[in-house]
Amino acid sequence: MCKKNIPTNQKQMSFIEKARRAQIVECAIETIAEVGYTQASLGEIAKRAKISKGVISYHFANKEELLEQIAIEYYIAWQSYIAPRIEAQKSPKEMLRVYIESNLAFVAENLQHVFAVIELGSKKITADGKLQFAADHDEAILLPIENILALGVHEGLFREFTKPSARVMALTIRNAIDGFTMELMRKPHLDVQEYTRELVTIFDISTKK
Amino acid sequence: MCKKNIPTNQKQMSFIEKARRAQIVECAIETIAEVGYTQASLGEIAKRAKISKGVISYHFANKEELLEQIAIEYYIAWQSYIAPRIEAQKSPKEMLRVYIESNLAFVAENLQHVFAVIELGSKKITADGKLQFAADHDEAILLPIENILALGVHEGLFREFTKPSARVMALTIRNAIDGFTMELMRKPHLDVQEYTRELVTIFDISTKK
Amino acid sequence: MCKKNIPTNQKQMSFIEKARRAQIVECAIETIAEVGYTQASLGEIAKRAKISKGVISYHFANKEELLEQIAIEYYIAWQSYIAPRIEAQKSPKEMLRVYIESNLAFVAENLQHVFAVIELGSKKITADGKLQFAADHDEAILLPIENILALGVHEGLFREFTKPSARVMALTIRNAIDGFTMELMRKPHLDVQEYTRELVTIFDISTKK
Amino acid sequence: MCKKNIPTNQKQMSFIEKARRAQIVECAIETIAEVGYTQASLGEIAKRAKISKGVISYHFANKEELLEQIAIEYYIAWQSYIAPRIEAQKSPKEMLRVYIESNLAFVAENLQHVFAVIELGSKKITADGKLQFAADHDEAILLPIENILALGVHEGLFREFTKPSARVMALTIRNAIDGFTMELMRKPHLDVQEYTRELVTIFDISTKK
DNA sequence: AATGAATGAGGTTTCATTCAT
DNA sequence: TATGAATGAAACCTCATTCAT
Repeated sequence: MCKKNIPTNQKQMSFIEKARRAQIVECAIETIAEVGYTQASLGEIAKRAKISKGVISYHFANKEELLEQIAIEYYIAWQSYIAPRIEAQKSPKEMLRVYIESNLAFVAENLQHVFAVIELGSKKITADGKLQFAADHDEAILLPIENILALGVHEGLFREFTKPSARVMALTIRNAIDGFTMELMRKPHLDVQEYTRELVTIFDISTKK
Repeated sequence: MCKKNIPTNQKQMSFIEKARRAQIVECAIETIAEVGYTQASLGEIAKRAKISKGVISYHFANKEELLEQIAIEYYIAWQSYIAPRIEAQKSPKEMLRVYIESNLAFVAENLQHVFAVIELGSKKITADGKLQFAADHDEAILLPIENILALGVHEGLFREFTKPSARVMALTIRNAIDGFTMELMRKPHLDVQEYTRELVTIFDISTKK
Repeated sequence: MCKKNIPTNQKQMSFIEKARRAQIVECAIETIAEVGYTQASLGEIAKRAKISKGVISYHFANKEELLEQIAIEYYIAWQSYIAPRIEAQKSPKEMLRVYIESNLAFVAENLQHVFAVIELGSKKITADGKLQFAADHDEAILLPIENILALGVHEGLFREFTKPSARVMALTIRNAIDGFTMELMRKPHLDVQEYTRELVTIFDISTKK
Repeated sequence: MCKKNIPTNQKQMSFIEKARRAQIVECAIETIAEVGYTQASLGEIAKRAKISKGVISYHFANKEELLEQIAIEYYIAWQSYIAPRIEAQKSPKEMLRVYIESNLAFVAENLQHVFAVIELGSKKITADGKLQFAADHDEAILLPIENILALGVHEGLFREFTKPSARVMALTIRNAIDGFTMELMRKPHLDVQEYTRELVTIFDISTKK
């Protein structure tokens, strides 16, 4: 039905090929999470995957493609996780709560992956226009929040938000989630439930009429 | 109490030595801000400083020391900027407002420096835990907010905050500020005044009794 | 006399085997001609042949054997083309004319192949003298010219040529032909007829009594 | 007087810098001459120069720049050698003789260098327009011969040459010289004097009225 | 007979660091 | 103090070759 949504460089990939790529991406994520972006060389990734360096080059055109794949898979997984949960809600207030809850749950369940994407994210600025992905991505990630806010305002359930102030709110929520990721990396024993409850409270209060 | 926070190689440093180091740190900041952490090699920094690469190695034991110096100077500048402004306030509500306002003002005035520190922060994972500094740093930066919150609760002006929920609030505020930094890097024409006003509003509401 | 010039791995080769090898050699020639010797990797050749890299390794012991095959096929094709045309001539003067004419015609008709062989020729230096072939080859190619010159002198139709000076003449003619190949590669619209006429004139005059 | 003729990337180069570059270029030439273009890796060149690989990268932006330098130095040396010798001649006939003689002498005295340039030459075709140098170079090298021919025709000392036929003659002479280089590489004991005499004779006869 | 997958050596290049001057 | 020169490790990538299927 909604095929061909994906960029196109999908060509035809054998099952085994896809599995191998997935495995390598997996290892790349682990490696970035464990040793940091800077130290995550192809050699290091290969070592952890117990394969030769050449295998990575065999399956990915270059390092950039591998890293992009991390971001792409993240985005797909994220969207499949978040979207249905939000759509299941009726009121904007519930949507916002679920947005926060499901994002934090997603982070907790995919900590390394999310962390890796954040690590990559800041690199986008550097590149010479090549990694526009980052920016588009950010917009795509903010949009759902802005939509919820707009809906809430429209239904008279949220306090008034001008367009720019809705964006500030959206960014603040997004930053809270990404910041939570970093905190969870630093302190794996963090009480996620509690953290979630608190964030929900904060943004519930701060959007209330 | 707070001795030995600073590396120790403070020993005796001539005026000229200090000036040289400051100049190099300055250039390192600019370089990171402009080309990103990954591309900020000593060679690149030296080129921008119009000095030879060797000079950097002469004044800093190694690259790490230079990067740490960026964080140290940042922290000192930040504290000198923020602390007096907060101390000038009477009520926790005002303190919180001023904390947010002065932080955003500080970011806007020292955008490159703040950005550089954030860049460093996220790359700081090393196998041998060498860059513990960054983490300590984070604690030191959260403390003032937690103190304000505690005070506000104690005076009955803020809603109830348990210790962990105060921390979540503190992190959320901190993340909002750091996130603002990134947004300002991406969009230099951002209306800082407005953004500040919005953040103050958000956190004013969400701490209110 | 001229046995064992060919490597020996001729053994028994099935028809299909020979066809496959021919196809690969063909593609190797095209590849060298189009992307140059340096870029003509087995991968590139395989891609153009629309076969897998492994097939090449299956049919040829190694890359060197494939490249040698290019030279061998060239030599055979060249000889079959040139020899009968010369033998059909009566006088040395005519022979020389036909030698030049047919060589240039051969080049024009097999430009890529001739070019590939020249490319190989110049790269042929190896520490272990493995590609002696090329040198032998050159001798074999010079011989017909030297024979024509000797005949012409013997019949009193050409000016006197000592053995060494006949060799210089032969080399000069040969170099003119190979140089023509390069020029034709650079400028495909070259007027071959005219070029041929000029070369014939030059060497007709310069051998005349 | 005639400064600034050189491309511009000359900037300011210290004496020692120039010496080092010259030494490296020297070694690169030797290496190409001895092991062939294909095997002449930076590692191999460095090994022969008894320096670390990094030194080459320190003095040359990349391999291409090193190789170009070989061609540039060749061209300068060649021109300084040939031009005055030709200009000292009065008649076109003498000029042509001297052109051939001095070119062969130059080749014999700089055999490795000339050979290296020829090796490089054929590679130019490959690159994607980058190494236009080769083509320009060739034109620059043919021009003097064409000028001599034109002069000889104009003075009525040479037989008639149309523009295209003069070019064929020029190419033939040039090819004879380059071919001589290859032959001399293969057979270092070649009698250069004799070879020179023969070539002079050939082209003297073939240009005569 | 053919292929896709994997390997590992080797190539170019970058870079933090050292050192003689 | 400062510099340019040099180093060598390590990064990314290419490629001829091998092998199980």
